[in-house]
Parts: sequence; C-alpha cells; structure tokens
Amino acid sequence: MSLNHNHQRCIDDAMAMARHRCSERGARLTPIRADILKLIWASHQPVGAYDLLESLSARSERRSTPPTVYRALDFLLEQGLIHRIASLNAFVGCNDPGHGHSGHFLICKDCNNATELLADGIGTAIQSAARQQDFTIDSQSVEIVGRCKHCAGQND
Amino acid sequence: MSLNHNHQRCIDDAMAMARHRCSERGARLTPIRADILKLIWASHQPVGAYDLLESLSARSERRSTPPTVYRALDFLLEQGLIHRIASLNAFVGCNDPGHGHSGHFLICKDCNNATELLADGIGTAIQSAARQQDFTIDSQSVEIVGRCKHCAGQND
DNA sequence: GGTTTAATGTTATAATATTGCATTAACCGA
DNA sequence: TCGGTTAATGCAATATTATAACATTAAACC
Ligand SMILES: [Zn+2]
Ligand SMILES: [Zn+2]
Ligand SMILES: [Zn+2]
Ligand SMILES: [Zn+2]
Repeated sequence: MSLNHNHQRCIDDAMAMARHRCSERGARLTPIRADILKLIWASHQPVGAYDLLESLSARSERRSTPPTVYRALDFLLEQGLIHRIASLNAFVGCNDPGHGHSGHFLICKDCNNATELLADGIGTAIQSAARQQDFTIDSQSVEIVGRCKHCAGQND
Repeated sequence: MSLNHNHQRCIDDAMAMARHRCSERGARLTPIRADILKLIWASHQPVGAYDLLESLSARSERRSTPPTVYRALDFLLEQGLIHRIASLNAFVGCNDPGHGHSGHFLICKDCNNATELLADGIGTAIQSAARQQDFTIDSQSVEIVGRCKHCAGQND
C-alpha cells in the first residue's frame, strides 16, 4: 500500500468489519481480542506474538502472558480476521475477511509491508494444480518475498 | 507420490544429484551434510531439525548439538538441495535442484507427504501478480495443505 | 610445512509456542 | 434473581525451534 494513505481508515474499517463479522457469527470480540486486533492493524507490517505481548502489557497496568496473546490470535485466525505469515512467525490483518480469504501475500524485505493479493489468478492456478493431482485443498499460504514498488526507487 | 514407489531410487538419485551439484559449484558435501541430506530423504515427509538431531545422534557414538544440524541445513538450503516448509518448521528434499526450484508444495495432512509441484502454472500466476504491482520477487513459498489422492479413499 | 580459510565442537541462550490448572466472567434456563 | 453451565482469562511452568559466541580441528593452498 502507498506510504501515505489514510491508515486510520484502514484501522476503523478493520475494526468495524471485525465487530460485524463476530456478531454475525455469534463470536465475542472481547476487549483483549479487540486490543490485539487493533495492535496488529497498527501497521501493514506483520507483527510477532511477543511484540504484541509487549504492547499489550504497555497499555495496561497488568502484565500479560503469552497464552493471553496466543489465545486471542487463535480466535482472530478462526474468525478469519488475521493471517499468520509462517515464514516470519508473525501476524497481519486480513483486508477482506469472508471473501476468498486467500492468504496470498507480497512481503517487502525493505519496508516489511505485507500486501494481501485479492482477486488474483494465483488461487485459480493453485486449484488447477491441485485438481490435476486429485488433491483436496484445506488451506493455502503463498508468501512472496521481494521488494515493493516504493522501496525499489530507494538507494541501498 | 505413490505409496509403494521405489523410494531407494529417490534417495540414490537425490544423493547423486547432490554430489554432482556440489562438485559443480565447488561446495563440499561433507559427511555430516550428506548424513543430514540422507536423513531428510528417508521419506517424502518434511522432518524437523530436532528429529534430525535425534537421528544423527543415534547413528554415531557422539551426541550432536543443534548448531551442527542447523549449519548443515543452512548449507543444503543454500545449495538448493532442500526446502524449508515454514508452516511446519520442517525440511524436505528438493526433487529438482537447479530447475526453477519452485518451492511449491502440496502437503497431505493425513500422510504428511509433501509433493513439490514442478512445471506448474502457479509460478507464472505469481510472476504476473507481482509484476502488476511492480514488485520484484526474491523468493516465494507456496504451501497447500489438504488431503492427497491416496488418503482421500481412506475412512477417517 | 606454514598459512589461511572452512568446518565442526561446545556451551549457553534467544525466540516462539503450548500445557495444565485455577479463577473469573458471561450466558441461560428455571 | 438464582444457580448451574460454558466461555474467557490469569498464571506458572515448560516445550519447541533457532541462534550467538568462541574454541578447536580439518582442509586447502602456496
Ligand atoms: Zn493502512
Ligand atoms: Zn517496501
Ligand atoms: Zn520416494
Ligand atoms: Zn496423504
């Protein structure tokens, strides 16, 4: 995404979407879960569980522990509100919960932004390859690492 | 791959390929590195570093340590002889070092076999999606989890 | 042979994730 | 509203995966 987009809008949209999706499915977006989701949406860069733990502890007087964070993450993953980027051991918000929910990402090694690919042909190609082998797909992850357009111009 | 293929052939081919590729590139396939590669090729199921550590320790009187295994794995990854399956924290042999070296896998959740997709359209779709965003690809991983043809027939 | 570089040994520790059980909060039917 | 049930959180310990730092040994090279 561009460097100077209105990111508050991303956050607001994501939180509204999350509230809607949870109420729709009878799932409870508790304060802890909402906090974690907000922290994940603080940027478009995948964030690790222990970073979240630090931030969560910082914003309340009580010190949190790993299970608190991991349980919230599990919930958010189940609801399709976030993705896990396995190659980074990190988590990032889902732009489009409910639609395809592809889990295909472009990850810039310079700015660390992870951009989810929506409505792409990759899913189709994967389906087709799987069908050829009579393979039934449960889940898929596509993690493409490289350099984004904005960082390509920079001198390094 | 089929359940009852001649797997000794897979192992022999992989080791021959590895020796050839290393000599070609002036890289040293030392005993430890060859042992690790052989252990990885013991099956088509991705194997974790600590499992390799156990096996390696078992086959010699001396007890190995994590750095020994991880250094061998780093070497084999550099030479393109194995792939890391990030979603499993595990490693699997590369069927076709040097050709495309796609890193696209079908992973069966029942039998745990990881089948590398060669000559597929997925790479093309990924290139195309990346190009549309002016994204320069360094590396890519595609991990498709589900159920393979052989396990689909089983009762569960 | 002596020098340089690569590989391995060894110890310790970092980083990521889970288990098990106690406690509290929410929900729900009487 | 009460009491019972389930869901969520608190908390301590530990499991799993991976790396850092430095010493030692082996290989390569002239
Ligand atoms: Zn944004
Ligand atoms: Zn970038
Ligand atoms: Zn085989
Ligand atoms: Zn299978």
